[in-house]
Amino acid sequence: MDAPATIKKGRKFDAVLSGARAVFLRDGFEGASVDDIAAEAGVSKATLYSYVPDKRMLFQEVARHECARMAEATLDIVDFAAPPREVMTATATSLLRFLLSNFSLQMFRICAAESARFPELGQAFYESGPEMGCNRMVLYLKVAIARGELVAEDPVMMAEQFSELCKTRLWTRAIFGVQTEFTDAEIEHVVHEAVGTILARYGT
Amino acid sequence: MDAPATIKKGRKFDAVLSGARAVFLRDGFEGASVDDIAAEAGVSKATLYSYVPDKRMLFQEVARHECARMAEATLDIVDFAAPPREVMTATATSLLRFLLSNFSLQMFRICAAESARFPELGQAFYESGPEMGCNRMVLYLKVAIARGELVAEDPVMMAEQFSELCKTRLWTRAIFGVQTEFTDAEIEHVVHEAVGTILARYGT
DNA sequence: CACAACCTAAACTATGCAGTTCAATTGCAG
DNA sequence: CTGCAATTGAACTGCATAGTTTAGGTTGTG
Repeated sequence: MDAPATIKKGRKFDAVLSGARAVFLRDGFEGASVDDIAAEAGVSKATLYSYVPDKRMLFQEVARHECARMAEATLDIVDFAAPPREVMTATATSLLRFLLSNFSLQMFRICAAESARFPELGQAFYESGPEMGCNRMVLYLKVAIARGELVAEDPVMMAEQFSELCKTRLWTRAIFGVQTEFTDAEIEHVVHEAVGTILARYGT
Repeated sequence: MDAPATIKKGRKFDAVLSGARAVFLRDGFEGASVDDIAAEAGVSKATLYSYVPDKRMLFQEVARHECARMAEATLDIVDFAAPPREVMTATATSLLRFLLSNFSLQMFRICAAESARFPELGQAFYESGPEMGCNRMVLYLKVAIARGELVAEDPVMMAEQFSELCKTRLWTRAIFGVQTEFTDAEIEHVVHEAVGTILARYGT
């Protein structure tokens, strides 16, 4: 019976989680202090440590929780009856908006930085983030291919290229803090170009 | 006359720089201790601090130095006389190999993570990394467009989309530590698909 | 009310790290 | 050889943090 790195819940568990979310998002992983998190959550440090064995597990729990929320929220965007250009434009807009959000950027920074010495974290984030999003997209692509609206031998590659195209210019600038505000016009433009390129290759 | 955050050189400056490079690459920015760096460089901490005002500036100096080296090395890949498919395949292969290197990944992690609270760093890295690479690519693209081998109203957008396409699948997996070894076949495949997609849109 | 589980505040341990100081030493230039 | 500047090592300051402990307070439930 080794310590299984258990998460034990309790009355104020949710407060801890949302406090942790706020502080990690503001200060990053190394920058966040457990005292700050406890204060932000309105909870004593002892309580916090009765739920969670250490800081890392706390962050992992926050990440898991938020990814699940996100997955649920993004579930219903795709209209399987609609034609590719329309669906992909809508998806790209929604995806890009998410990718440019403070939450997503900071999450990416933390998970990328920590994944070098905390592999499970990167793994978990990849699977419940990029990979899951890709899988959902592939579902639609296969339908559209069957309908003859797209031609793609490898729909997974197509979906991955598409996600990547959405990150062009704006995301790259955002992740390095070169640009922090984005107009609707900028977003629309990048989306339009991404859809244009992907359909040039895979459209009919 | 405020302290201009000066870098003052000295006999062992290069040793410090290369020691810092090694330790930052191994441990990240927060994870690296200045004592370790001094030890790795075979130099006393006092000497180190006589060159560099603080840890951040030291890292920035390492980044600057390495980006310059990189820029020089990547200078001569493009053959301006060759046709697009050939040039872009060669460029993509070289770029992707670089992007998947330990150095590049770790550098990206650090710069992305620190850019939230150290904006100049993200800025500097973006300019001497992605932006510079993009500019170099655009030079070729314009030539090829003039020759009628490509059609692109916005060559900058094309270059940016192309870099992004190169990151498909492998880079995303690498940055999160999901995959750490990459075969030539995997790289060739991603490159081939990236070139295929970009030329479907912009080729003639 | 009584009781058990839960929570709190604050002090405490232990550690680690950035950056400084200074007397002693080294190495190079003239 | 002399003298000056660069370098050294090691101790030291000061701060910040992760995680623990303790003695006591709160809350909901039967």
